[in-house]
Amino acid sequence: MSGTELNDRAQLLLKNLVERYIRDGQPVGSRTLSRDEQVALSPATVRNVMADLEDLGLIHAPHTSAGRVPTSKGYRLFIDNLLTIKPLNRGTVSTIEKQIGSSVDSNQLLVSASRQLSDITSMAGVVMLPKHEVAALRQVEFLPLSSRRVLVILVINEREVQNRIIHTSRDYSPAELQQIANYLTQLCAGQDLRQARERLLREMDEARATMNQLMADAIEMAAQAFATESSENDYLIEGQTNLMSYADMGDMERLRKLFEAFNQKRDILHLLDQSLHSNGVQIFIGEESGYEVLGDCSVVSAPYKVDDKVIGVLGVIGPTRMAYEKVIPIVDMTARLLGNSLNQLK
Amino acid sequence: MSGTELNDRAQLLLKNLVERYIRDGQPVGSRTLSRDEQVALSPATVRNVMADLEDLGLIHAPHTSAGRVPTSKGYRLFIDNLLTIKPLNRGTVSTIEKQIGSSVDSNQLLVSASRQLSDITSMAGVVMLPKHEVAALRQVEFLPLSSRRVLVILVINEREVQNRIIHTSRDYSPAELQQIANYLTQLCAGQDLRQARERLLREMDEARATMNQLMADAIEMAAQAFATESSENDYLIEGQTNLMSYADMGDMERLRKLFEAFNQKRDILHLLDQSLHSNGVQIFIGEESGYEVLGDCSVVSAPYKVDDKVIGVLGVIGPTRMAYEKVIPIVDMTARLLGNSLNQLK
DNA sequence: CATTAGCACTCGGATTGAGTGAGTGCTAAT
DNA sequence: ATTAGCACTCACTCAATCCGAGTGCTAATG
Repeated sequence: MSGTELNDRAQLLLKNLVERYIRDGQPVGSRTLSRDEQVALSPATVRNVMADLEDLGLIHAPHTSAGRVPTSKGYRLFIDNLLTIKPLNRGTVSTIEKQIGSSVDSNQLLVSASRQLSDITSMAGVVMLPKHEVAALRQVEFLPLSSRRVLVILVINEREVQNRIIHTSRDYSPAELQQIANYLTQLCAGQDLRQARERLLREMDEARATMNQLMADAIEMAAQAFATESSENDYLIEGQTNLMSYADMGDMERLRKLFEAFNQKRDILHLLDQSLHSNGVQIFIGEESGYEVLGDCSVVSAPYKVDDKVIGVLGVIGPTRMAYEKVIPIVDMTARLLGNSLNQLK
Repeated sequence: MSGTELNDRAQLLLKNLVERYIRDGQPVGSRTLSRDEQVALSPATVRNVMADLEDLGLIHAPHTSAGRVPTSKGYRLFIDNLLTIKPLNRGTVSTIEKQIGSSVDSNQLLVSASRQLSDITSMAGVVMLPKHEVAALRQVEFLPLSSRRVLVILVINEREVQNRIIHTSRDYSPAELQQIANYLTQLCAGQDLRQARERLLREMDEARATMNQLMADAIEMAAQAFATESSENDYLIEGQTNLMSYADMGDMERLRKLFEAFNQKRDILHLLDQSLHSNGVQIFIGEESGYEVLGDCSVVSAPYKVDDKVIGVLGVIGPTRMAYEKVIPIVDMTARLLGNSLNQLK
């Protein structure tokens, strides 16, 4: 057992052990394993193998006379090599399809996707908001509010609307604002928000002398309005409360930290970002994720695509001890269905 | 002790008992109370009085030989008659002022208000979204999306912007849409959304024969677009996780139900609605609220006003055993400050 | 007559110790 | 290589016990 390869017997035992542990939540001992039909071995032999597995860091005994429990490394090996994925139940697919299909706008779509994930798996479902790599500006509207405050409406990508309020250095009449908006719309339509902003700033520097005051004002305002606030960098989460039912989530304090991480969003977002360039379902087990708060959680994630281009990630978060063989296909399928639906909406 | 009035001594003892219990979280016994300087009585006497208080249902012993704990009724009497409210700490006021004052749009304002409430009290802070009793339509814009889907932008009340997507029976050209939007803007500007909708529908019935097709289409669309989705019926909540630190919140299951109620929003909203017509701080203690999930929670709420008109409610939710004398002025002050700030933004 | 001292009693919580059972590692036999 | 046997470990459960805080009642007291 030189560390690199596990013989068949060891693999079989590990597989059985992990499956049992996931099912019952109890450390599993040699007797239990040896009673299994597929394992035609005496407890003693099983013990020997288990000792080896423990040396390899795949399983571990919570205390001297308890059974063994998989470590993260054990889960990893199990998932990568031993897991037999359950084909998706017919009904489940159509449930997801129906729910997701009935959404009319893209936001509703994302909400129902995360809700589906959470409902079906009884864990927490997350859906990252889609990244529009092309943020093509379509139209700019200005509306005067009270003194020196102007509402800016940006229509982006045929679909998305952003509202911002900017402060101006003097009051403008509705007519002036209209004029400025038209000027900007015409100037920037079809361009990326970031690029448009940079180009405008350059232009202002170069042509400062020649342009009229209103144009200068317009560009000034645009610079403010286009400040790319990243509403993109965000996600939806549903069913957090499901996690409160799992005993293995440890004490209240851990759970609290976890929930705070959900609110903070930063860490979770970084984690999801890592799946952005993966090709299919990806799994982070416990501390593997690199985030303390996710200590005894696993994250099963998958990128979703529109036009064969990955634009976001979705997944579920739950206890390490979860039914991977069911969760993986669910996440996979949901990602596909979400992609399809987004495509149709486009 | 005929039930209606408590003599001074009994009141003093109740006051002390509640204060002590709130401070220490332990049932308080006769010895402890008699040791208090203000109470110059022997434990035995205290016991007699406590027996009376228990008969009145104001306090209650968790078990034979524990001290006494206030009941909801006891808390109620304490709060209504015995509580000496702490004047607000100077620093606290300016903290709230600073935080709230630095918000530029109304939504940010509400967020920072609820965050302040939660931060300062270490409980959960809620802020109901303001009810705009006058939802005066200001401008309507239509933008064509892909086939038969149209983005509607409604600007309401100088400040608020709503985006909706409607489905049309055929494709319209941008020019047509522009025309329709202009027509509607001109027709409905300044009117309440609901009224406008009704009037339009009536008009359509009456003048169906005489109007041209485009007008008819316009009204048809407006009917769809104005469908008053009540984004009003909602609230923000911050610092839910704070509640997880309180031991008295009972077991995980209760807490889970509570969190689900926060997500559901319905019950909490009903409760807050009740404060909408109260004049100042209102307090719901435990089961008083009528909602099972709030079993061992209290809600301290206050309406906030713009132009002397109540438009919303804010408050905190925490364990029944909270420092009311501090929380009450905080909620009160935050409501005032939020009102002021909203006024300035207007 | 209100207050208090004294006393017997109750009950929850912490501590202890024995018993149980699932599990282990090691060794010797197969 | 596998297995049977054995001594050992250790968490968990349960009952017994003790302790202390608190109570209600009664009789004494100013």
